[in-house]
Amino acid sequence: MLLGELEKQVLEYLWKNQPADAKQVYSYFEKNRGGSLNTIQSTLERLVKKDLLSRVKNGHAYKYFPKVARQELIGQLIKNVTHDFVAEDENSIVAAFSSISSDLDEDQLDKLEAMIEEQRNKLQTKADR
Amino acid sequence: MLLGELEKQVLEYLWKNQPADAKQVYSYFEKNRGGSLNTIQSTLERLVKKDLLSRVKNGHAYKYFPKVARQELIGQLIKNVTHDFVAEDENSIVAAFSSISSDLDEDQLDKLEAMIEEQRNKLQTKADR
DNA sequence: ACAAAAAACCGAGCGGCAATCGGTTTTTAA
DNA sequence: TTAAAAACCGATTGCCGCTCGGTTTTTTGT
Repeated sequence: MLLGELEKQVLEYLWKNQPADAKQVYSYFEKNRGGSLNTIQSTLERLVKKDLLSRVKNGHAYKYFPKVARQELIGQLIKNVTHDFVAEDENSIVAAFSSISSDLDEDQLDKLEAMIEEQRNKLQTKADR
Repeated sequence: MLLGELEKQVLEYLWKNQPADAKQVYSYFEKNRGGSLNTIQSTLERLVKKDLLSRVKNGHAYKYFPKVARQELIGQLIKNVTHDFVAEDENSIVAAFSSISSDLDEDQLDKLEAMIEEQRNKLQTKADR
């Protein structure tokens, strides 16, 4: 899945201002970058079609809200970009990480390690059942 | 940076058959998917322009070879996809991995942990200097 | 040295997709 | 019921990967 620039920004906005209708979103972007309300609306629709947003009628207008959390989406995008490549060598997610690890500081390494422990526990309890 | 389907496949080929000229690449793809030699050539040129391949004249034809390793590129793509999003919250690379971690088995977790240790050591020796 | 073959190079066209916006229909509310 | 607001439709633009025909340049064999 490919995300356009405006789509990303709209998602960013909705993660912080949840939910919002087209007009609210528009009034935010109007200042930063101009454009018309219609542009925002079709962007929102595209995001709904991509299953990244949901919407419900609230009074007259739709209220939009993200269907996926930020980390979830980023994770999904990463999977896309790697999956496109790998298929056979299933370890390349890990390998890919090695090329990123050099950007991380100790704090981030700590968090990552904690995350690994957590995941290990999950696997363990699953094996116990 | 965006990679087309053929571009990815050509890269994949070159990582395994390094270096190769247009005709070699073509003779491989001719069987799998048809197309013309020219298509392969312009794909190679696009990849050179994207700085993912280098080429040198070898006799009459160019020899192409990858300028980046596979993991390097994957890492770069991941950075792109996350950077587009984050900018402020620099920890979201880590957070993103948490959303991927659920796909990893123990073996992969081991490797990841080893990599973290390695990176920790690098940071340590750097701090000692 | 020259002609034939091979490869590179150029440019045009197609298709898909995000962005943009004008105009029309539908819905809502006074 | 009618005026305003929002949704919906459809057309256009621009970008980019892919495709390929045709031309120019380079190489090679006689």
